[in-house]
Amino acid sequence: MSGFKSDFLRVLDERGYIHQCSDPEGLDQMALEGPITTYIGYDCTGPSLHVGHLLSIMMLRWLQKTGHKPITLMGGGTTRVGDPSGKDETRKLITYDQIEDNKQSLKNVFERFLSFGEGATDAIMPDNAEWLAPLNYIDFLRDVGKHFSVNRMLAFDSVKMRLEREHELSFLEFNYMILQAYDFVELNRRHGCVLQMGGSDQWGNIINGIDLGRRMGTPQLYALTCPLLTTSSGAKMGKTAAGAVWLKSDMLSPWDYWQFWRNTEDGDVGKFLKLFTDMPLDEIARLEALGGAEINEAKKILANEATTLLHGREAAEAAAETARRTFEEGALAESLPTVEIASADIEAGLGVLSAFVTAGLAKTNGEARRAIANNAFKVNDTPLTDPTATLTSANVGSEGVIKLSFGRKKHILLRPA
RNA sequence: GGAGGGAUGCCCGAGUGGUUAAAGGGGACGGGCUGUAAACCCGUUGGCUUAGCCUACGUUGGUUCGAAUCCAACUCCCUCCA
Repeated sequence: MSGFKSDFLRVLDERGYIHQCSDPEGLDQMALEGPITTYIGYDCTGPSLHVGHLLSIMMLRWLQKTGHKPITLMGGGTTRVGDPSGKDETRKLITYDQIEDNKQSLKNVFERFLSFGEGATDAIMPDNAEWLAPLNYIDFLRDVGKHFSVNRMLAFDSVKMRLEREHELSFLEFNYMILQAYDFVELNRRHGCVLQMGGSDQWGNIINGIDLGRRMGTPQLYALTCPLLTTSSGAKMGKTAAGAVWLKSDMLSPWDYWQFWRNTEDGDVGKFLKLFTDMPLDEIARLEALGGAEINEAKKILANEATTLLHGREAAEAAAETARRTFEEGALAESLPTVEIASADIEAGLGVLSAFVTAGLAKTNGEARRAIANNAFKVNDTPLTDPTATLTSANVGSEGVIKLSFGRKKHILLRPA
C-alpha cells in the first residue's frame, strides 16, 4: 500500500503507522484536496497516558504537521460506560469525580505534541460528555439505536470474545460501541470531522461509526488504524521494572523515560525512531544500519529525541549526561534520582535493609534480603553481602550522598538532610 | 425451579488428611555472558525482629492431635434440564 499522493498518508505509510484503512484511495484524495479534520478518542480511566498511547498521538502530530486538524476527544462520557474491547472482564466502574480528575490530568501531555488554538489546523480537545451526558434514553434509542443490528453487534470481536469465552458482558458495556459510533457522527456534525484513527483494537468501533454515519446522513467517513506495538522479542510494549511507562513526569521521571528508550532492543531501534521521533527517514536509515555495539549510538539518539518531545530538550540532555557519567564513566552523577533521609538516622546508623526500602529499591525487607543473597545490591558501588550492616556518616561520600544500586541499571542517591 | 461441575500464589495450573509457604509452566526481577541489546545458562519470586514466628488455597463455621485436602451453610462462575 504505497504511492500515496497526499503528504499526510505518505508520511504515515513511510514511517509505519498504517495498519488498516477503510478506503486508502478515497482518503488520500480527500487529504490532497484540503485540510481534513481527524479525531482520536482517549479514555479517562487513568491519571496518565502511557507509551501505548504515544503512537496515536504521534499520528495526530504528523496529521497537524501535514496541514490538517487534529481532535483529541476526551472520553469523559464513554469512560462512564467502559470499553470491553480486548478485556476479559468488566472493569470496575469509576466515579464521575475520578473521571474528571483524570481528564484534567491528561490534558497537558497533548499540548507537548500538538498545537492547540482557534486556527484552521489548530488542535481542539472536546469531551464527549458534552453530548452524551444530556442524551434522553428514549430519543436516543429511536434516533440512533434503530440503526444498530444486535445480530451484527454480536459478531464484533470485542463482543464475540466475551461470549466465546463465556465471560460476562454487561448490557452497559454492550452499549459502548454505540456511544463511540455516535461520537463520530456528532464530531462530524459539530466539527466536520471525517476520519477517526486509533489502535488496531479500535477497528470495529470505528467501522461502526462509519456505518452509523451513513445511516444518519453524514458525508463519507473514514477509518485508519495503527498496529499494536510489540517488541521484536514479542513482548507487549511499554513495561519497565517499575510498571507502565507513563507520560507524566511525576509518575515516571524524565530520567526513567530516557532509560526506557535507551534500553530498546536492537531490532526495534529503526522502527521506534520512525514512529516516536520526527527525524528524517534518511538519517534514520543511516542509524538503523549501524551494527554491533555501534547501534548504542542510535539508541542514545532515540532516547534523546523521544525524551525531548515529551519533557523538553533540557531534561533529555540532563538524562543523557547522567547516563553517560553513570554507565560510561562509572562515576557518581549527582543528578541521579535522589531520596532525602534525616541526618539523625544516618548518625544513629541506618540498617541497610530499611535504607534500600526507603530508597524504593525494594518493597519489603524480605525482598531486600533476597536481593542481597542474589548479589544485587551495591553501596557506593561496593557489593553488599551483609544484611545486618548499617550505614553511617562514614558511608557518606564527598558529594554528601550515599549511592545505592539495585542491579546495574537502578541507582538512587540517599542524601541526609 | 431441578441436576451436576468449579473457585489454589501476579497469571495458568497440579495437589484430595500430616516432611505443603503449596509441583510444573508463564510472566517479572536479579546474577553470569555482552554493548545499559537479543539469545542462552543460573538464581529469586507471602510477611517479620529470618536456624524461629505469623499470615495464606472463594467466605463462615465444624470434624480431627493435625485440613488447601473431610463435613455444613453461604457467595460467585460454568454446564445440562425446565
